[in-house]
Amino acid sequence: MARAATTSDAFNAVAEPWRREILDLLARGERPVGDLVRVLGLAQPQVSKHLRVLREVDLVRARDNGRQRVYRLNPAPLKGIHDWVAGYERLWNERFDLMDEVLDELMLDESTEGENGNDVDD
Amino acid sequence: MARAATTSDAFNAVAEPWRREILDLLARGERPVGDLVRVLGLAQPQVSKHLRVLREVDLVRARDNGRQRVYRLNPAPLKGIHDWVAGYERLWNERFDLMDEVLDELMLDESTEGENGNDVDD
DNA sequence: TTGACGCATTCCGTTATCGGCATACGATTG
DNA sequence: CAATCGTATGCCGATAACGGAATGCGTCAA
Repeated sequence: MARAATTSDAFNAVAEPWRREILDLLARGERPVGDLVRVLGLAQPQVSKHLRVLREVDLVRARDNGRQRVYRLNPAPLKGIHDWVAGYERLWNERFDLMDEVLDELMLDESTEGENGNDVDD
Repeated sequence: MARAATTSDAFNAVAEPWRREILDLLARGERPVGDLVRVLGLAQPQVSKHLRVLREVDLVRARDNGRQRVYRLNPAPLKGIHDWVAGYERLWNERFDLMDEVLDELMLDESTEGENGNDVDD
């Protein structure tokens, strides 16, 4: 309904592959920026920018340690994403996707056999 | 490491609130485009465009029924998202986030008590 | 205090994204 | 056949996102 403030949303923050990778790294323990730069092989400003986005949605938090800033993961906002997808878990677990495949093939068969229209009603 | 083909990725497709809403609707059953237009209150072209993105990542599939195109959900690509977030589930369940909060406050307290710099060592 | 270090921020150019509008196109109806 | 319905696509303008390079700023060492 409402426009989404693009960047202030965990879904959006996580849509960036580098940001997911940063989260994956921080999941194994807190790290200063320089560490991330080295591991990821990105330029330092880009890493800082990604961290900024992650900070804005509260997916990471920072602590100053001398002249370095140590980031750590805050998994809480991921719960929202998890809850959303979890609602679909049932669907693929119960092989409804397989049923879809079968339906697809059935319809192909039928249309070559007898041109049978299917009506849908909701 | 590699650049992400922005739109050909389930994470990205799902980052759009309208697209999530479309998926939520289709989770309750297949629907023709016109239905979605009415329910969502969006202009028809926008709905078609969002459906196109969802189709490109195989989150929805279409079936022609006369002059209308009936869309249905294909939950399979969501599994990738689910698997990724599920890896973090342990983290918020075990109240590690709560521990973070406590740590934050401890550091605040210390710095107001005696202007004590906190040293951290890794 | 000066200089180096660690990180954040800014500016720039490019590309992607999104909504709005018009239009094209196949299927149906008359 | 022409007119209409249901959808998809193309074009436009505005805005956001991203990488790169330069720079700002606080902290530490000499």
